[in-house]
Amino acid sequence: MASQRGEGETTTTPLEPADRERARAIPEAAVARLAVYLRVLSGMADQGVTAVSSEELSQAAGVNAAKLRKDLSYIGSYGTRGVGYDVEVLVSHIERILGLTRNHSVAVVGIGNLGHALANYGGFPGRGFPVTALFDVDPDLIGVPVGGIPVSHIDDITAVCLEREVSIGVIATPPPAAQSVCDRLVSAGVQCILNFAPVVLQVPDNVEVRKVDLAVEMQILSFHVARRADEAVHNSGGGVSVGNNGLGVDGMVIRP
Amino acid sequence: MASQRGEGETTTTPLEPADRERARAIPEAAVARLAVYLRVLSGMADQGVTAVSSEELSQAAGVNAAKLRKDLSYIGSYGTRGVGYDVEVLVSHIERILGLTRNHSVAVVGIGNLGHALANYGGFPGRGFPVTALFDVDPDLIGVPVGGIPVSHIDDITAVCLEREVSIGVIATPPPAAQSVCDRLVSAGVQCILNFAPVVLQVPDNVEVRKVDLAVEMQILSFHVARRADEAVHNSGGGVSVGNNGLGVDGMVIRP
DNA sequence: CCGACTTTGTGCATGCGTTCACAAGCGGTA
DNA sequence: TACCGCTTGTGAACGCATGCACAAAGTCGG
Repeated sequence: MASQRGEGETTTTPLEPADRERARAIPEAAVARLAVYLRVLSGMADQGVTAVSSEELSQAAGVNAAKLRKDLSYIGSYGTRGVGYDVEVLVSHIERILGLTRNHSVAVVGIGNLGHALANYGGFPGRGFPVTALFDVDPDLIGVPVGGIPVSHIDDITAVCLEREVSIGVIATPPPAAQSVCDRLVSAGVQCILNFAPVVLQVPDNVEVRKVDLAVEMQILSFHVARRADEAVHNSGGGVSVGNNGLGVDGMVIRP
Repeated sequence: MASQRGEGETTTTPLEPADRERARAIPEAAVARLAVYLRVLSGMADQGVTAVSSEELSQAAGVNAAKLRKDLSYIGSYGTRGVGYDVEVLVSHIERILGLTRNHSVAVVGIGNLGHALANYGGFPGRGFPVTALFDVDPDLIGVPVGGIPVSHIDDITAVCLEREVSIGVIATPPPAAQSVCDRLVSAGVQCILNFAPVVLQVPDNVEVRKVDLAVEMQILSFHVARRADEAVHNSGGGVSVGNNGLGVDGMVIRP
């Protein structure tokens, strides 16, 4: 499939055979955590930390130390027993496994409030996810630059996506438009979709979809509120202490 | 703990003892899916559908029919064998289990691009999650109404949250401010936090945190791109067909 | 009233992910 | 070189979630 898009492999570092078998076997849940480890490690590297133990890293990432070691073992044995891990080495190996050695061009569809936020979000370009295309149907928006990129009309999606080698499509449209947009992205050869619309997308097997559903997140929180309130009422009716955990309350807040 | 906040239970429907034991036993994964079922069912109800079978509902929700029935069985037996489920009945029971019979007041901290998007997002108020407070540090923003609500200063967070009975705090600040904001929310008695900042928050045990991490989502997609590209290269180098799944490509796109 | 058909609810087996516990391996030290 | 302490890497046990397959329970037609 990559071969369809001209010189797709220019910047890709091919995986070694041993890595390929490993990559196939990495549990989905572990992949998500590896991304978290990567961020923590990058932060450490920026602060000049060169070595780290599984215990330290696991605490910073908010997970069990044993789980962290198992997760890292999925990508190989790059630690030194009795010492720990070299931060730089770990960073580069996780980046390689996650496919971050290649840039992944991102297209955002639906330039409303959320689309604006995504287009302006600084976190993507710096980490290998440059936003290269924006789409909408509103005539007033077409051609207007948002975050430095002019908005294209949704009807040009196939041509633009192919031209700019878009590999990830982000759907930030209202729910009724989501499936249609999804179909167009798939037609344009996009195989990875991040969906913010509260809709269950139907896609072919060869397309990977990830969903971010704010309402669902809220409702899960709501469930826990209800469960706790109920437990509290039935257990003793007493007031549960609410105080903080001793962490300092000092910081400033800066607008994104 | 609810008893601490005056007349907290005014609109709450207390759970029956049988439901309480059930609620305790519902797997986390099932809770997330129940929220999805609820949305699908609500959409059906709006279109006048009154009854639905597990097969239909599961397809619309994108899950296995058996799994759907098991999920529903966690909240009770409200179907009719040989017929299916009554949409209204199912909606009301899921809402009750998820704690949606009570309104959950939401506070958004960090009124940048994302904060604006959240404050204006129409999906919350309609479904029992009214945004009642906004916070930032930027003097130019304080007092300015966003989505109909004036922005308060972060220093007033405790008073405002208590006054408006905020039960869910949303963190949409830059990473460096997230932990500090989190601590303040916790001090203000907020026990549920939805975190958009790419930071691992440290909280006491009695606080529930859910994380939405765009960079992590992107990197998971990147992993799958890399894995597939690699498989394709090593399997045969051939081009995988990309065509759509026969779904119509007809819709319009409207800006949120 | 009865029998055939449909669909739910669930016991059970399977597979995946997490956790434990410990052997293997490395650096430091005498 | 031989020993000691520390940390990694992983085999194995455990627990949770998923999917299957079927009994239970209801409707509908005659």
